[in-house]
Order: sequence, then C-alpha cells, then structure tokens
Amino acid sequence: MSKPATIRDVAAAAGVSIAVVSRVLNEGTGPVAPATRQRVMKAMEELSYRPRTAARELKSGPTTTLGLLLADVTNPFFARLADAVVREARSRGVQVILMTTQEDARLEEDALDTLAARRVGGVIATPTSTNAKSWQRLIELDTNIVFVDRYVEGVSRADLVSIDNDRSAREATEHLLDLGHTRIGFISGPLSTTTGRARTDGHLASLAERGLPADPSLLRNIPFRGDQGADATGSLLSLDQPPTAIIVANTAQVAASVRRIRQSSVRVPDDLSLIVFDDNPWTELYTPSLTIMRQPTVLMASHSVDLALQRIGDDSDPRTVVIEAEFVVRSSTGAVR
Amino acid sequence: MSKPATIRDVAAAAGVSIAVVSRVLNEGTGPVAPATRQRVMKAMEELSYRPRTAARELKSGPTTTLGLLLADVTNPFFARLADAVVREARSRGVQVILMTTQEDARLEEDALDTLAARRVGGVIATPTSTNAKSWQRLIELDTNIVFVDRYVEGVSRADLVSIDNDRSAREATEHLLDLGHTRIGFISGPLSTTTGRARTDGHLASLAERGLPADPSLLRNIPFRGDQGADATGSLLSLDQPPTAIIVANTAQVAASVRRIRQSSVRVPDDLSLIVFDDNPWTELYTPSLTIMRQPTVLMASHSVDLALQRIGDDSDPRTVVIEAEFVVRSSTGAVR
DNA sequence: CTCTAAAGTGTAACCGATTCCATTTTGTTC
DNA sequence: GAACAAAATGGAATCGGTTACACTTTAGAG
Repeated sequence: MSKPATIRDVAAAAGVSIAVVSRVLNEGTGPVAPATRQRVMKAMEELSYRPRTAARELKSGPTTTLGLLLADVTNPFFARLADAVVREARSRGVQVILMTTQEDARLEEDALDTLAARRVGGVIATPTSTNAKSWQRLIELDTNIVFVDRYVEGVSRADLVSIDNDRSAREATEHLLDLGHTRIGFISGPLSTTTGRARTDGHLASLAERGLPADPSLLRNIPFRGDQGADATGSLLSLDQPPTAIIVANTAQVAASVRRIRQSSVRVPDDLSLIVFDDNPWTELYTPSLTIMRQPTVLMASHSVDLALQRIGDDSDPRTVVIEAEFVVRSSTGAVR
Repeated sequence: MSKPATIRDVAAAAGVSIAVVSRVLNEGTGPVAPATRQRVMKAMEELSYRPRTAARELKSGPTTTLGLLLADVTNPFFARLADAVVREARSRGVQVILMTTQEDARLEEDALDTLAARRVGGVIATPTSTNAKSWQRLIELDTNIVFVDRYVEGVSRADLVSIDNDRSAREATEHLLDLGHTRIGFISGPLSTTTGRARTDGHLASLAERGLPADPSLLRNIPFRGDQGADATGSLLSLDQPPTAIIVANTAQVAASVRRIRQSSVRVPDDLSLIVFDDNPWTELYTPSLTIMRQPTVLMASHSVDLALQRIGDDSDPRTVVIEAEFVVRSSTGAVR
C-alpha cells in the first residue's frame, strides 16, 4: 500500500513529461500525439492514478464545487431540495458540500466562513440570518450566491429562486374565502424572514380585498425550529371565537400543527378546514388527505444550480426566478358550516 | 474587489514572515510572541484573510472533510441521517461532502472516484453496489470507510454501524405471531443487499421457531427506488389467501405501500395489521397510527462520524457498532380476527 | 530539397499554504 | 557581563497539479 501515484509517477511510467500528462488529463489544453495519449492513459490505468482535487483547485479556483447551505435537512422540503440539487449538480460534474444552519445565525456565519475558505464556485442557500455583511463578504470573494425560498435584504448581486410567496398565500386564502370562511388562522414563519413576511402580507391583502377586517389574534408568526407549531395551533383552537380554517404556511411546523389538531376534538374538515405548505408524500395519506400548496423542488433546484454555475465569471446583473407554486385541493378543506 | 489576501499579504502587513503567520493560524505548531500574535491577528482581520483550504489540503491530507454517500436524501431515514451527520461533523470542525447514488452502481462508482480524488479523510456510506473493488481501492488510499445500515461483503477494513436487522425483523414478526397472525406478508429490500437479506432471514427464522411453514408467496423483495411497493402490496392483498398482516421492512417503499393499502377496501388494523420500518413524524399522524420499527438515526450518525474520524491514521481492526432498534407499538397492529 | 507553419513535447514558474532547520533574540544563572 | 538554554523568527523546500513559453519534430508548399 505505497503512496498514491502522482502526476510525476505517471509521467515517468509513460516516458513523457508531466506537461503531457496534464494535457491528456485536461482534453483540449494542447495537442498530444495519439500514440502518446495511449501510453499515458495506460500508465494512469496501471498506477490507478487520480489527480488530486486539492492541487487542481489551488491553481485555478474550484468551479467544480458548490456549497449548499440549508436550514434543516430533516424538513422534507429541504431534503427534496438537497436531493435535487445534488443530482442536478452531479450531472454537470459538480460536487456539493452540504452544510446546515439549524436556523442559527452563528452557525450560519461559521458555515459561510468555511465556504469562503474553500473558495467554492457558488453557494445555494436558504438564509437564516439578517446579517447581510457575511453574505456580502462572500460575494466580494467572487462567489455566486443563489438564495432559494428566502432571501436576505440588502445583499446586492445575489440571485433568487423562489415561489411567489405573496401570491401563494393569497391563493390559499381566497380558496377558503370562496368556501365561506371568514375567520382564518394563519401560521407562518417569523416576520424577520422574507417568506414569513410575504406570506403574511399576501394573506392580509387577500382579506382586505374582500373587505374583511384583519384580526391580529388569528395570526401566528413562529420560528421554524422547535415545536411551537403545536402551541400556536392549540392557542388558535382555544380562542373564544376559534377560526373555522387554518393555513399553516410554515413548512417546518406542519407536522407539529397537524399533530395538535389530531389530538383535539376538532374534526377536519367539518369543524376546521386546513391548508398546509408542504408537499411530502404523507400529506396525501393523512386522513383526511390534506389540501396543500406545493413548491416544485426539482424545478427550484435545477434553476438554482443553473444560476450558481452560470454566473461564474459572469458580471451580469443578479437574477430572480419566480416559480409557480401548485395549489392542490384535497379533502381537508370544505365549505364553512 | 481586489484578489483575496494570501498568507504573504498578511505577513507583509504584520511585518513578519509567513512562517509566523502559519504558526498563529495553527495554534501549537510553534512559539509566537504574544505581541506578534496580536499584530498578526490584526492584520488578518483587516485584510479579512481566510486561509485557503485547497492549499492546506495539498500539504497534509484533509482530515477535515468527510464524504457522505447516501442512496437517496428524499427518504426520511436518510435525510435524518444526513442531518445528524452534518451536525455531528460540524461540531468537530469537519465538513461534509454529500453525494447520492440513487441506488445506481454506476453513479456510486463515480462518486467513489470523486471522493478518492479529494482524498477525503473518511467516507460514511449506505452502499448500493456489490462491487467491492471500488471500495477496496478507496481503502487502499487510506480512506476510512464506515458503512451505515447496509454493508458490502468482501470489503475488509471497513467499519459498520447498523441496527441488528435480523433481530429487528424477528421482533416485528414475533409481535404479529403473538397476536395470532400466521399469514404475514413481508416486504423488504433486494436480497442483494445485506439489510434485505438479514431482515428476510430474521423473519423466516422467527416463523420457523414457531413451527410455521414459510410461504414464498408472502415474500416480496423489491428495489428501494421506484414505486414497486405499491404493486408488491397490491399483489399481497389480492392473493387467494391474503395475509392478515404485513411488515414493510423496506424503508423507501413504506409510503407507496401505505398508499396502496389506503386505496384498497382493506381496513387497518381490523382486516390487516401493519408494521413499517421507518420513524418519520407522519407515521404517528396516520390513521391509524402506525406500529413502527425505529432506527435511532442520531445515535447512528454520531457513531459513524466517530468511527470515520477516529480511525484516521489508525491501524486497528475494523469495528462494528450494533445499535438497538426501537419497536414502537401503536394502533396499526391488532389481534387476528 | 529548402522553407515555414503547425504539431508535439519539455522546462520551469507558479498556486498558497505547512514545516524543517538554521539563525537571531531573549532571559537566566553564575 | 559572560555563558548557555530557551524562545522567537525567517528562509526555503514541499505538496501535486496547471500553464506560459521555448524548443524540437513533422508535414506540406513551393
């Protein structure tokens, strides 16, 4: 088990210089006689030679690695995104370094540091922090940033891939309004996040359009981490005038929220209509099957990878890709009694 | 937006040599006068200097990176595993490169190649291929391999972290036998995988112990990818003498299987008792809540990372860590009618 | 059979860190 | 204040590739 072969070993074995080996390695870098190429390839084979990525990256920046910075892979939405990003990247010969932030600004900063040290070609991220500075620093290192789902305000030159959060919240709300609901509970992420804010805004705008008053006691802006979805749901159900419908627009809290409803005596959809933002396989299997707002993860992933790689060495303006969310009506929503 | 600072820039700014800067960077490498250290740190700060990982790795192998090679991050079991591994690794200052194989041997080989080129310190993997050669090659490059969940036979010097698959299948089977079931459908992974085989063996052994004949028509060994769980389940239900209980020991096919049952007229647990291998939040929310065999992902992840890092530069014998699975009885299993 | 352009190959300088070893500075002890 | 050990620092090699440039061959044109 001697030391792994280097380019010099290969060169020696093939009786050529390292420059030639390098040219064989990187097709198109320069001419190599067919016969020579054969010999070199044979030598590489015999020595089971693999060029070291570290050495390559040292010379020219690593266009070959992407950072993927997610809040929480346990959340099915992010998991699907991760899967899709890895596949998409793979098909282009790019590797993905996965990091998670646990929605913690400090962890996020650390991760950005690491990514900066690696000089990754691009970063695809669902940002947590409001701290634009770290992001800006990464951008100044010529790293492409693509925000997915959420974004950080004040960060210039970052791309964005997202559904139209405002509109999707409206759509969900209007569906309920059409069914006659007027008291609608709305659970979403913190107002410090762009998704939390946009969805809440959309919801409220929708109510306003129909001339309905906005009742603040029906709004719940809760963190993504933890289990507050249960409490939030519980407190909505135990209001003096409980809502006749709830929209859970906080993907991470859907399970907790549903669990709380299931524990209560409230029946869906008879007593309560329910819409959740999520698209995992179990929402359909739940009884009753849940009406959902689906984010097309595969599409989002492919756009993200596109942007992250495309803009490498490119100085064009940052772009925003808005993807249409799919509203799927199933059995958890019904006319108000 | 000039070029990022290098160690030489820092050295120049602080009025010292690069050797000193390096020593400041890697505490404990050598003595540095406190005053000097201050100056260097200040210079690093002002230039917002980040040492390049590629350069570091070039000199001394990258103990600082782990490869995580999973079949499919979409599967909640793997997603949880990924999350836990990333967190565990993070807490030790180690980064994780995530790759997925889609249960495809060719993709797996590619990934192993990439990992070899990176000379990662260790690889944590749920292997797909039977192809021991690629794995062995990686090991010969001094890479630690830790198999999780499944393993590849014939690969020496690889660690293993797994539940006792044989035993967990027995436990599930015995639970059903105790409830009086004698015709039990058993859906698991391909017999080419160690988990598929061990679980099937355990199940059959359990039957044999009670003197029950093994009916091959009740066994379904199906791939992890795709949707065959639905067909397998359907075909079990439509047997002349359908089983009164089904164990889905193929984590990836649980949702498909459950969907098929839900579509049928069969009622759980009245007509059919159901046990699934999985521990995602929705199994409890399903109606009826599902009796499950839970794999403790966090524990598995922490052991895996432990092993992957611990054995770096270590020549001790490969180790196997067996973790106890948790059997949780809920409402989907009942006495046979 | 020259002449010249193109093809093929090799040399050596990088990339940005780490690290061995030699050298200089500092601090103790008689 | 000389002698010597310990602490602090710097010079230069090294890791394993890529690549600019110079050099040698080959081939086609005149």
